[in-house]
Amino acid sequence: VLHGGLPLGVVVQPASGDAVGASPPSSGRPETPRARVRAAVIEEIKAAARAQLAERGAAALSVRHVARELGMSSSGMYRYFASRDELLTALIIDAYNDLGEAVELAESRVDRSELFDRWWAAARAVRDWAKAHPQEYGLVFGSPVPGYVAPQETVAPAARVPLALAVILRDAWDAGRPAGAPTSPITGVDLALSEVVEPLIGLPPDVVANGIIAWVELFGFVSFELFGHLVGTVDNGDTFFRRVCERVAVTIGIDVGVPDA
Amino acid sequence: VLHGGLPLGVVVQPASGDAVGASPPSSGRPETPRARVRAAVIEEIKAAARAQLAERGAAALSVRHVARELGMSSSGMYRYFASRDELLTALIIDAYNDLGEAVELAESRVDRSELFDRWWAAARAVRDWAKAHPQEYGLVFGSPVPGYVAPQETVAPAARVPLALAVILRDAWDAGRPAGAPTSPITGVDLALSEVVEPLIGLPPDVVANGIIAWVELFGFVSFELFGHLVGTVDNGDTFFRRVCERVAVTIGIDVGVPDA
DNA sequence: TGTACATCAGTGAACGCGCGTTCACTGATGTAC
DNA sequence: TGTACATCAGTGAACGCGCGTTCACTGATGTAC
Repeated sequence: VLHGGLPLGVVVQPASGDAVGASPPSSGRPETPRARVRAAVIEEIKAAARAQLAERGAAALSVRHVARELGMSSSGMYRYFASRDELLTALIIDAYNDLGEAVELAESRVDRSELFDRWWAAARAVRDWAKAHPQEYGLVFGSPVPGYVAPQETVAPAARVPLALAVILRDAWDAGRPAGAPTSPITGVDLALSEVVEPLIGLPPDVVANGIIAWVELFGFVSFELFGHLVGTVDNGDTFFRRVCERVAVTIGIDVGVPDA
Repeated sequence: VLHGGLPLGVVVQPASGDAVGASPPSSGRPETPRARVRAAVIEEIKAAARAQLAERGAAALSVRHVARELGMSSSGMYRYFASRDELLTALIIDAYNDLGEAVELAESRVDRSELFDRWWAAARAVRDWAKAHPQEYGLVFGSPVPGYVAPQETVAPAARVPLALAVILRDAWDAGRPAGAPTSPITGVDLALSEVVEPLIGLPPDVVANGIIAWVELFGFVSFELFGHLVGTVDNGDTFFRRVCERVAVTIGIDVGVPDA
């Protein structure tokens, strides 16, 4: 697609259920030895592709180059991925999952009742992961490639971080808003939450909207910092990020500990 | 650079003062007829390049393709731009300037004393411009190309929007914070404002920090929306954007009119 | 355990393509006197 | 106003390259009986 001349907005491929690179129909780990080897090779390919992504960016990712790196013929790659696009999609899904896992893990290690610490752990995990995997972050949160439309399989992995944040938001709501940190209401917005973000069901729309703002602000900061737009503006990104998170916490009705005003 | 194999972080070209595509040393409009024609051709080239950007994305922008579109030989292009990279840089600078101009114009049309309306006009101009020029926006605010380092000539155009926002922030400060909308202080952050953002000099660091947050949130929202991450979450982007802006206004000490809480 | 067959992984050559950039050149446009 | 020369715009052929993808193939690994 990067080379093709498709106009903006053209769908590339729906889901292609029995595609080449896909694992056997249902889940679980591979049963037969052959399937296990196959899965291992796929991992090897993706790892090499990720390395190239980091070095040269998504636009320069090439099937031939990956094959070379692995000492494989370029045609051999097609036993594992039906096209360059499919390989890219696999990387996108992995990126979402990897980020989601990092966030879930970091957040899960915090005492359930420490709402700010949970939010802070999640936010920091996003930022840390982004800094550790800048190209993968850019692949997912950077400018989209015209003509490429994320296939359906992307949706669930993409929802992991929002979902984790949603749970925090809900717990904060259930715990009751702390005094002295009022959430200002947002009204007149139609929220169309996909069924993926269940925890939010039942919350007042303005609370949900505040949650979305928090989500946008978190990723807005991380993107701006990672993409170099804060250079020459903020010296100590770490401290600034902490302050931003404290700020946002108040927005979603979480007490920071350090009182505001 | 997109095709080359440069590792991350390699500087491509400093400034190349007397480059091919550059106009005569000092400013002003072209004097000789030849220079005028030349400038017109450069504009034609950039326009065609922009069209391709919109259709196929930055990665697929090709000197040969642009030349073809213009009925010119590909080698002829090199009379105007020394390389593909130089053409891309010109597009980046144009994008910054175009966006900056749009914001300045929109903001300048509002009564100086209507602080919220000024902020709102500027914010809306950013969003509108981004939607009208998605690929150019992505070129500038999307994931950076590894190996490409923005040359010095980029800095001033890039500062136009922050500058416009800074003026609003300063005017808000000079007007005194309205009662009932306290700005919560941010401390412990080292701000290293480049000399470009003069209006902020003299403001308390926490006010400046709040301004930066506003800036990040504005672009964070626009990027998220444009890059498709709000799909399935927010239905009415217009209304939501308005609410976000009202929110942010309070953060930077601007009274919205509709009281909060 | 042993044979016969089917499945799969991987190869190497080839197709056709578009790319960035260089180079020696031809005319047209400007400049100096 | 007219000539001689320098500058510039633009051409066409060529260089060398890497790309995605296909195809007929060879062995190795698995499966059925």
